[in-house]
Amino acid sequence: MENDNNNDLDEETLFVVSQTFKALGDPTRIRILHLLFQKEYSVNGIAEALHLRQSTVSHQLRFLKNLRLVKYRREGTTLNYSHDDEHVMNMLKQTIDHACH
Amino acid sequence: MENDNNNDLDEETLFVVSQTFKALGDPTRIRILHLLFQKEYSVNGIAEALHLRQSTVSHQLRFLKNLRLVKYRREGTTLNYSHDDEHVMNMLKQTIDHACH
DNA sequence: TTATAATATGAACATATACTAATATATACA
DNA sequence: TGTATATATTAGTATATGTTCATATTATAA
Repeated sequence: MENDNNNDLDEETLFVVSQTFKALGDPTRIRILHLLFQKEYSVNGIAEALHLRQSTVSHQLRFLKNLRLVKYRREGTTLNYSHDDEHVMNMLKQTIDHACH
Repeated sequence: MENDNNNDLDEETLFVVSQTFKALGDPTRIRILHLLFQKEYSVNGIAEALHLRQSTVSHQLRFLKNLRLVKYRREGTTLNYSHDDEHVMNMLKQTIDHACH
C-alpha cells in the first residue's frame, strides 16, 4: 500500500478507512462494541443485554468479524465474542468520552 | 450529558458518536477532509481537486458543517472551507496511517 | 439596477443499509 | 442415532444515503 507523502488517497486505503468508520457509524454496532469493552459475550448474551434479536446481533457480528474488529472463542455450541482491534476500540472510547464530557 | 461509569450509553451520546463516525464513513467525505488537512479550499476548489460536481461537494460540506467538522471564511462570493475539529481530524489521520502501514 | 460568479437547495433516482422472520447449520449429549 | 441448544444464513422489506440535474440564492461589480 504505502501512502507516504502522496497527497492523494489510493482506492484501497480509502476503502479500508471508510469501512472502518462505517463500522462505528451505527448505533447498534457501537452498543455491541461498547459492551465488549468489559468482557466477552455470547451472541445470545449480547442480544439479551441490549434487547436485540439474535439474528440482528449475528448479522452485526459478522460485519464486525469481517473487519477483524471482533473475534470469537468457541465453548461448546456457544461462541464467545470479544474485541480484536485496540486502535478502533481506543477511538471509540475517546469519542464516547468526548461526546459526553 | 455525563456518562460516568454507567454501563449503558444514553440515546444522545449514541447519536452523536454514531453521527461523527458516519461522517467519516464515506469515501467522498474522507477525501474532502483529507484535502483540508493541508489548507482551506473553496467549494469549486474542492470540486476541481477531487473531480466532483459542485453540487456534490456542497451537499457534503453542509453535512460536515452541521456536525461542526468544517467551517468557512467568506471572501467575496467565495467560501473558503477549512477543518474545525482537531479530535476528528486526528482520528482520521491516525486511521489513514494505520490503513496504509 | 443588471449581469456575473460562487454557492446552496430541492426533487428524483439508484443503491446501500439494518432489521426481521423463517430456516439452515453445527455442536453436544442422551 | 435423535434431540436440544446456539448460532448462521437467506430473503424480504423499509429506510437511509449519495449523486445528479435543474434551479434558487447570495454577493460583487459594472
